[in-house]
Amino acid sequence: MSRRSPTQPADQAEAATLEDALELVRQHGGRVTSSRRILLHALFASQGHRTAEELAGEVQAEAPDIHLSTVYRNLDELERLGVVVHSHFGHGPATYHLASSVHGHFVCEECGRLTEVPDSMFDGLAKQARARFGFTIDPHHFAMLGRCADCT
Amino acid sequence: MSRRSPTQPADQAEAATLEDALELVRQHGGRVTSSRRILLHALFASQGHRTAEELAGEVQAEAPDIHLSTVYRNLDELERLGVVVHSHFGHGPATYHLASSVHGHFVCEECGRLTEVPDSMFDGLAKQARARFGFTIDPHHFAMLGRCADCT
DNA sequence: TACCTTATTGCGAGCACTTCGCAATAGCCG
DNA sequence: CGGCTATTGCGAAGTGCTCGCAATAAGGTA
Repeated sequence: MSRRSPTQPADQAEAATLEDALELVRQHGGRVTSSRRILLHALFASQGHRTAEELAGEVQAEAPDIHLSTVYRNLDELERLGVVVHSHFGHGPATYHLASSVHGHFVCEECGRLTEVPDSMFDGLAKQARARFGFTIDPHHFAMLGRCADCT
Repeated sequence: MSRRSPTQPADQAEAATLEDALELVRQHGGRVTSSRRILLHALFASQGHRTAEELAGEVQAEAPDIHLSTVYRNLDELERLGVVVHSHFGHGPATYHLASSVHGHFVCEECGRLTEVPDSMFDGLAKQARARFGFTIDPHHFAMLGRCADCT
């Protein structure tokens, strides 16, 4: 169904550092290439949410030849390994960030403002979903839309 | 922000029938064209979730010349009028359905199974979101991903 | 009924985001 | 150092949706 993560997000080593992440890559038969190192550097450098294109920009500041498609492929790979995660805040490009800092997202439909919310906010829903449907929610992939305080 | 609904979803006349919907169109200076009539007919014929392409197929069974882009334009218009709503269940095309039957969606990341859930399931979350962030959630646009009972 | 204004349509081109195929390159193992 | 194969750059292709434009047709008016 989901086009990403054809395999399970691997054993959650929860890569806490760039070197941890590269170690994970190695453990899975992957190679440590400079594009991967630079991409991870960019990801670890800031906890922000960035699109593939933005990340490519940062990577290219370091090594101009690294192609956007390489960035996409590396992000896919890192997602399979459980190092990064992508989410959707609306129409438009997906945004990527480190899996170690997952959280929910509220996005205002009017002004676009993004609010990061603790996972605990979804505890009640998770409980009900499990009780009534046996469904285990993962509240990270899609943002919860609505209206922020200012726009209400 | 959202590329759809440049104007607000209009006065909620909550079109309950095809004729109500056409009346709404008329009231807003729109014209009742056969493509609109046929599209609405398809939408009212089944409460299912369908992509623009699927709807175009149904419409074209009736009137083969109606172009996909016309279907998109009509869906946009009907969405602006508050007659239909679209939501995203994962990567891939959006799905459309009548606004009168809005509800939340749980989608299994593994098998793709869709579970329709009552809005009340989100009441707790809505309350917390409002209390802690002043944020008013709208739990319809994006599905809540996770694992269904069978895949857990 | 004929006419006029303007919303709507068919059509193809275009766009945004992402994926793919392929030959060339480069990690990592022995 | 050599060889195996993962990875890369590159351009093309794919998907889902939007747009511009000239032609058409709704629905009001006379």
